[in-house]
Amino acid sequence: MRIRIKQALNSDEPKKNIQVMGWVRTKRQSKGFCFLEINDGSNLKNLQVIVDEGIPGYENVDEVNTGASVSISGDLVPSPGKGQTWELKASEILLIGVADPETYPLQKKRHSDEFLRSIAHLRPRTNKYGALNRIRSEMSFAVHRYFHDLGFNYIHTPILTGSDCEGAGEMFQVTALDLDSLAANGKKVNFEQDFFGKKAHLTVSGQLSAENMACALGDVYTFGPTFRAENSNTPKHVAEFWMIEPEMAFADLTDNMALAQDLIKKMIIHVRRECPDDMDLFYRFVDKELEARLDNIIDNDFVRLPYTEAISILQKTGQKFEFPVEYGLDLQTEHERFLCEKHFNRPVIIYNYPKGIKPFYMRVNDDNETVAAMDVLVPGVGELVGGSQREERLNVLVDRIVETGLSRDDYWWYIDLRRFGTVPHSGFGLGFERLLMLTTGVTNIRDVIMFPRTPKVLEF
RNA sequence: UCCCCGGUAGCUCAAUUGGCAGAGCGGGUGGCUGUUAACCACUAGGUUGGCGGUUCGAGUCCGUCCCGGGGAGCCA
Repeated sequence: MRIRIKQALNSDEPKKNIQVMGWVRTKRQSKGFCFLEINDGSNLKNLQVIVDEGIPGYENVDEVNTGASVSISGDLVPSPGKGQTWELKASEILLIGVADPETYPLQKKRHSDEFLRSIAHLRPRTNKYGALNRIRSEMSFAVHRYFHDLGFNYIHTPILTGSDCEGAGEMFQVTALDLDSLAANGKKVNFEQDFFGKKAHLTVSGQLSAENMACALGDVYTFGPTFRAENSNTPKHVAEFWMIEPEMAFADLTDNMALAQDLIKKMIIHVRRECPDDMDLFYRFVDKELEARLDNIIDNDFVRLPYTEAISILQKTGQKFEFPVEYGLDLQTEHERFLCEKHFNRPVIIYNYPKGIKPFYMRVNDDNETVAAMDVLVPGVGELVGGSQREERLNVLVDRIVETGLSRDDYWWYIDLRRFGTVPHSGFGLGFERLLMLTTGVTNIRDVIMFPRTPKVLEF
């Protein structure tokens, strides 16, 4: 009977006649027998297999090299050696697929992240990237369970959008037109002849749709791919990423901040509980301070800091900054890092920003100067969450749309929400890859997503 | 997109002032009856990122392009 290696290693007792299938991580050969370490992806640890000369399949053992796939039958027995409780005493070994050692790129040694990125199709076979992807899977599951338990409805918002001005950055344009032949003819593009009869783009956020659903189902969330065509070349940006976007009816900015804090804490707690071995790898080999940092995040409330107070702190400190600190200007990375990593040394939620530096849909506060916006900043990663209470007053919203130079006609359905039974509501976007960076201590976003999409890179 | 740093064997890196291109790991071959980053011996492996220039001579200097890393902007 085939069992997963995780199950074999966690066994309470010897097992007769089991079968495992997986990939060879290392081979240590002696005369007359050899040791194999097999990994099937079910957990971080390998199963040590002892293969004696003479068993069926031993004649192929010279070809059973690092990277090869095998099926092995035998008995799970206590291991006399150090380093593992159980080992598999093989009675038969079947070579499924060879991996030529002269060309197989993964060696039984440590590789640099840069090199592994160039073989992204094989890197999940390493300890670190295997662990990372199991953590990613477990955290995705945790997102759904968290919101489900809170009574949120999981909704699916469109990926193709007709609105080219959602205000969250450059968008990828999508077309079914034959651009090559249009260019060859020197013709001007007529988007009325395109698939949708108008310009189409990939979504930069499900927020506007989610607001509509929240104002019917109460509490909703999306968790899906999001696209930004920004020419960003940084360790924190990719062109395609996954975003968690909750949206709550009858909720204000305070509720919003509370949800963001609770979500982040619960995700980290969940993964630490469910993936202890995988997390241990990151504590030991990726970031020695990770465990303490996660403790600190879980054990403390996030700082709630109005924008004006943030400015005041930054102006009073003796710290020199490259960029000016002044009311009305957006905070620079150096300012955010100072507040989060030095001054408070824990996550900081900055809220009530001047309305001039925030988008039209954020609710204008009573001072008529600021909007009910919030950003969650976390150590090492920076901005993890951006959100706001939404403007629910019809006239204020329309004024803001016009004021910021947008067309009210494009948003007629969004505006309608404020005409018919409008309610205070709030939500935010949380970058899933950035949450993974925070949780694992990995410092480059390209290493927490399987095949990262970045400017000039569309490999794999 | 801008600024800084880098690109040498499959991988990680050396190479003095411009003067014979090297090591460790990995690979191959042989040895070894309990290994676990296995061990011991031997061995192969190079268009020094591409193109052009300076020079008697370029891994090294100059120009340019490509790629990677770090920082900045934009943001999740």
